[in-house]
Amino acid sequence: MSKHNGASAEPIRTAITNDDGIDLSIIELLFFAYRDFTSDPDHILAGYGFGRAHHRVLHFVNRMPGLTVAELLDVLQITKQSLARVLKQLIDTGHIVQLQGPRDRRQRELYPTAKGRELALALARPQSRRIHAALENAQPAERQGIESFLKAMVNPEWRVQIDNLPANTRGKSHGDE
Amino acid sequence: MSKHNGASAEPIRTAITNDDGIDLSIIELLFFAYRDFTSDPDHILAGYGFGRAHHRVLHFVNRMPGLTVAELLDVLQITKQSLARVLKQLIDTGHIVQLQGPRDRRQRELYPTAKGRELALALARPQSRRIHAALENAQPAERQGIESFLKAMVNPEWRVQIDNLPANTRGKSHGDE
DNA sequence: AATTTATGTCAGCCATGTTGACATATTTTG
DNA sequence: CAAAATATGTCAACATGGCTGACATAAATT
Repeated sequence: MSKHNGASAEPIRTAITNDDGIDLSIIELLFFAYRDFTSDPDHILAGYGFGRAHHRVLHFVNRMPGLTVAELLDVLQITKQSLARVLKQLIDTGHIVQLQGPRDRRQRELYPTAKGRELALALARPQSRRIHAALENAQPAERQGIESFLKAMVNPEWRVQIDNLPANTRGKSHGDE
Repeated sequence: MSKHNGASAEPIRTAITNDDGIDLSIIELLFFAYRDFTSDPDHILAGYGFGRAHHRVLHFVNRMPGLTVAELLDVLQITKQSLARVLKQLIDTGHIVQLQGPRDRRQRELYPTAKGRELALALARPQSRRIHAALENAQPAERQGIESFLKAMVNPEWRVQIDNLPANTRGKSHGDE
């Protein structure tokens, strides 16, 4: 009560540290690493008038060509109204095309164009370079440990999303045909 | 030209894969891992009417008690107008207090209150638990490999931000006194 | 024929970032 | 001491990208 303001909540002058039983090192490393990891594509996107939302859509359409709008909503976990805005822009700018679903003509299958493919690769390239540099003097086992850790950080019920991506299923198309 | 629309950009039906020379595995693992990593505190914050912006402010004030507004802006890399809104809320709700700087009375040193400390720990705890679970059967060397990788993902010029945090400097206050 | 489903769209709200301009108190400088 | 620079606060306007709710359309299913 030697303090001077009416509310007079006492300031705590000591820092939270690892001694509090919290793994602060990795919490903060993830924060800073992810921030810089996303800064690469963010810069490129700004030049197109696009944002991170466009990046995510473009990425998954390139990774799962022919996926439907509903499937994309599942992966991104956003509402269709949110998707609509960025998807419309990507279609208007010729990065993505919609084809009527062959089985169910209500569905719209989403495919990248050559332009969309190029942009997706241009966005992924600096991220890949950063990863490559960060793994420069890493043993194969170390890389394996990092992948295992990151996958274990994902909620178990969503790990299928990762397993279903074509890089991990050796060229299998995402669809059921 | 068997397609039907005027723009008629050809759909690409193959997926981008690791064969394109891109490290898609880790790119996507980072995306999914970070999404779920942040979902824990996001849920708690929603109950307070707070967002991720509040989390970041609260976290660094708890990690560097007594830092000034300008220092916080440096760490967060946002504008003071952006900070003003969330900081005001955190002060109004009694999570953070401002003290006039002792050396320079223009400065406002930011400190957590007991309430703010508790919330910061409550937000960090599930993240720490998730990390702990993900490292369950990891060797110490594996953990070291993960930390090295994450740090190497950060832009070199900003790695000092990590080194200056008290967990990594063994209790040293961030200030110069 | 009626219902359900997949998609699109309109309108409005909220959170969090931005820029620019200006006010105030305080410190530093000439 | 007066002037300039600095630290902070605040006002206004704007952009992005989420959200909800409501409703329209076409196609598939019942």
